Amino acid sequence: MKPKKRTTIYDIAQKLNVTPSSVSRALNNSNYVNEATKKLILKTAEELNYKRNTMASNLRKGQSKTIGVVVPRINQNYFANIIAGIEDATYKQGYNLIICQSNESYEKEVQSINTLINQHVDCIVISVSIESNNHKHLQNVLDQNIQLIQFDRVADELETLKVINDNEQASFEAVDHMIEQGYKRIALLEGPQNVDIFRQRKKGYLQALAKHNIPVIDELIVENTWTKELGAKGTRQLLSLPEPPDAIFASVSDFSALGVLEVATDMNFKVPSQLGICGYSNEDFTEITSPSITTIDQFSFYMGKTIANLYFQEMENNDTVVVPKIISIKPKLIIRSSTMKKKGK
Amino acid sequence: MKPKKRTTIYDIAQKLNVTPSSVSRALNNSNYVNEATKKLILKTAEELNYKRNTMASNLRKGQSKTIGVVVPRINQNYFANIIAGIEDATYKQGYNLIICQSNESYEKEVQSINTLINQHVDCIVISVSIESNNHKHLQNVLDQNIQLIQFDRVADELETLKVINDNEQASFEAVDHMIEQGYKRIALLEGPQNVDIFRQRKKGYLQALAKHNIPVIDELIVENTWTKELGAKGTRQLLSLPEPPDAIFASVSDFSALGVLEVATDMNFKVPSQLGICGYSNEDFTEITSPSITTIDQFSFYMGKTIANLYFQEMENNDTVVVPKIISIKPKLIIRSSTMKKKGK
DNA sequence: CTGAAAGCGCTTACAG
DNA sequence: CTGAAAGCGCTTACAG
Repeated sequence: MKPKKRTTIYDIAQKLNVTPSSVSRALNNSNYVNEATKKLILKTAEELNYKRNTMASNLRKGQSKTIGVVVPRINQNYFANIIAGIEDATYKQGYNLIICQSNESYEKEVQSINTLINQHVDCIVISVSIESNNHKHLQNVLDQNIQLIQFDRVADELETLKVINDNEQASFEAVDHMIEQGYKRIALLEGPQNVDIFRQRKKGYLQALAKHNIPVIDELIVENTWTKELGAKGTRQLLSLPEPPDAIFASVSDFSALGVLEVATDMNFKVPSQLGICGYSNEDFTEITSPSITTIDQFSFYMGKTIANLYFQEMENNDTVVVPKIISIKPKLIIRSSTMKKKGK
Repeated sequence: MKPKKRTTIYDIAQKLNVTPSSVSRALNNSNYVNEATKKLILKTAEELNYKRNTMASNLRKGQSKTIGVVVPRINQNYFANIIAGIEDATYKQGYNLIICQSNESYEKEVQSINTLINQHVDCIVISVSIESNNHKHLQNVLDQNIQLIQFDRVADELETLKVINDNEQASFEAVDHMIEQGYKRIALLEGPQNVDIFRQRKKGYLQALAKHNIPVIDELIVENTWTKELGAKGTRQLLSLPEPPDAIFASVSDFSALGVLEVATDMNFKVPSQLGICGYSNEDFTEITSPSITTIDQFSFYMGKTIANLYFQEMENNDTVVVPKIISIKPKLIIRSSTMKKKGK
């Protein structure tokens, strides 16, 4: 493909015997152009199939109208919905999205951030990877004066805009609900404790136990249960205990909860009568399993829109009005069959 | 946020008393710089926290190292995986992805394409929306000398690179399998016939019937079954017939197949003994339903990688070697419980 | 190996 | 309302 030269404002200017300045003005719908010539320019642009070169325009204007998004995985329901939500809101404002996935790798996350900085994006939206303990790269974003919005998994110590879920409260409600249903030995599949949200979920779990004066039993708390397979493995371990739990809160994810359900079925534990199960995230499939799985909805699409709108607000404000720096969205406990011990299946 | 000025190559040049040319050369690892000064420049760049301005660089070089992707929906498993696959392959080559979703709207698709053209992306990857009958906007991409790769839902008449699935073959195999299992009245939930892939799937269905000398019964073919709800609606209609079908091929999507399953369960049709069900796409949930749903896997992540690599090949080739313009990936029939009439549930 | 200069395509103060 | 000119930050032929 030989890159045939595209039409520029010079081509239009030449053809009409006006200056590029006027063409630019017309194209930007400025008032400082004669109405007649403006129309003529617009018409000619159309004829010559003119397309503005956004790179040039942005370079000159010192902005990019682009938002960078870094997520652990694009092809995970929760993140896909976040992105769809952001896209939905930014699209209307003429913004573009550059998407990067960290694949939960610290190294790739750093590299993604650098790419986005080089691209001069106006804003970077990120949910940090599990591997990321160090946040120099995020500090770097701030140093470059790029707006930074963290969501879901956030680096607490960095003072940035944040859109989060109240994980602690949601987890508390989930476990509280299970206790109310009559479960007495509730196990926890927990996420990596270097990540904020997983610490919070554990807190909620502990809080609910405390409220009901239920002792914390260490052997009922299992680490490293991230995937379906790991969730299954943890469950096998739990259900083989001399005194197995009568409920499992897969606080790390619905995928993990799915592993729980499969092992439970396999080992002939009746759900929910012998074993209650609660997951996290309200993945589509939780509604479809049998029994359906109780879980926590995070309103991901809405969260995406919120993130985008937060950015636009911050831009408009220009430091005149103070905007809240942290928006917490209350997730919702979705009670399904897998924890309905009382009311029967 | 007052945009504090970023470090440019001029700042580095000034500090070291060399010209911007040399700085640029050093930064691009050119051989035409003294090794010592190169090292010095690199070190200083680091110190001053220099970040290249990709916009400026690209403008000058007349490329963007950016690929635009337009899909109907980001938050649909199939497309999310395609995107993840593309990202995985392009990332390694230092390319960025700009993502747009058409939301199945023609208008938004056109607008997305225009944005991408303005951004001077090097390549546009698209799966057209259901609404898109007109393909002027795609022709426009070609006219601007931008590489265009269509995938999945393609505009046949446009001579572009294409990565597709052999929908006809896969559908044939699915229906053939159902017939082998002993189903005799197989209904079809079909997709919009203005879209290529849905026409092909119908063809495969008809072909399988023909092979086994089974007559085509018009009332067993239902249009407009896109979503779970519409699939359910179509199924209710089918199962209420005086002579209802004994199997339903939800060729349009797994979501539709899910609707079929729910209505069947509701109306007390035993699956698979009284009613066989086959979907399309191998969405995660098809493995989890009870019974699990037979479906067709399209290798979406792999398709994404293929798309990206096709682009890179085409770039390298530079018209010297001829590359195949259409890559067809053979999907795989995943046989699960919902069609296992013979071998029992 | 290095510098001076032009230019990628646009926008915008400045002057009239 | 219009033009001439400078400049966004970089790269790259050209000359030495």
